[in-house]
Amino acid sequence: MPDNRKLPADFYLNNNVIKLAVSLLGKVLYTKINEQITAGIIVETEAYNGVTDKASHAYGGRRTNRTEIMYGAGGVSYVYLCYGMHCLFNVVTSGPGEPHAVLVRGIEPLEGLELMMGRRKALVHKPNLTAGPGSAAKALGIDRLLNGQDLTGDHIWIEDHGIRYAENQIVSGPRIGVDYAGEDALLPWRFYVRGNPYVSKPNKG
DNA sequence: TCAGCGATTAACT
DNA sequence: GTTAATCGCTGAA
Repeated sequence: MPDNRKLPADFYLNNNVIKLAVSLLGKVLYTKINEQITAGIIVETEAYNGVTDKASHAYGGRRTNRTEIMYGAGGVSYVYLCYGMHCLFNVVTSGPGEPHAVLVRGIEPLEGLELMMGRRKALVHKPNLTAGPGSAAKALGIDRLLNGQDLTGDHIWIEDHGIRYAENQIVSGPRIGVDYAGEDALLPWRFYVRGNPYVSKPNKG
């Protein structure tokens, strides 16, 4: 893998987290854990739009030890434990001060399939190996130790392999599992590749 | 200090 | 369709 496919730091500085969530579709997410590489094509994302988004951990400008990482410059990872058992991986975006983030909800395995199956304790390869945010993160070996990692570094990074989806292949819809966010839960800030089997839950179209 | 809960998943009925 | 698993974070006391 030539290093020049790795997305540069300024890719992540875009302040429009909605557009960035769309542009991450088709990009390839890599992890290198204990010298072992796994990678997958990002096929499902959700945008979390900073302080005005009731579904975001940073809503209302909330600044805690956990959310602090989102207030820095984009281009780092935000990993946190959800429901006491699942690590969810986000890409922090935008310039400093704007706590935007994109949740990666589904990947299509590209490298290290055996390794991913081992991490997921899967005997056969089924799409649910990497469909859904908890599953995708676990398959890639992402845990809270990767929180705050520089995405232009050597442990976790994203590459552009030239994969492009036609506009009509990209579907937007309401985000999953954010009912507590009131009307913000209805915003169409979930994006996924139409018909891709590694997309979680509702995949109509 | 501590009760309540969550950007979920898998295994049930 | 329903629910157990499971624990760090948050906000109130």
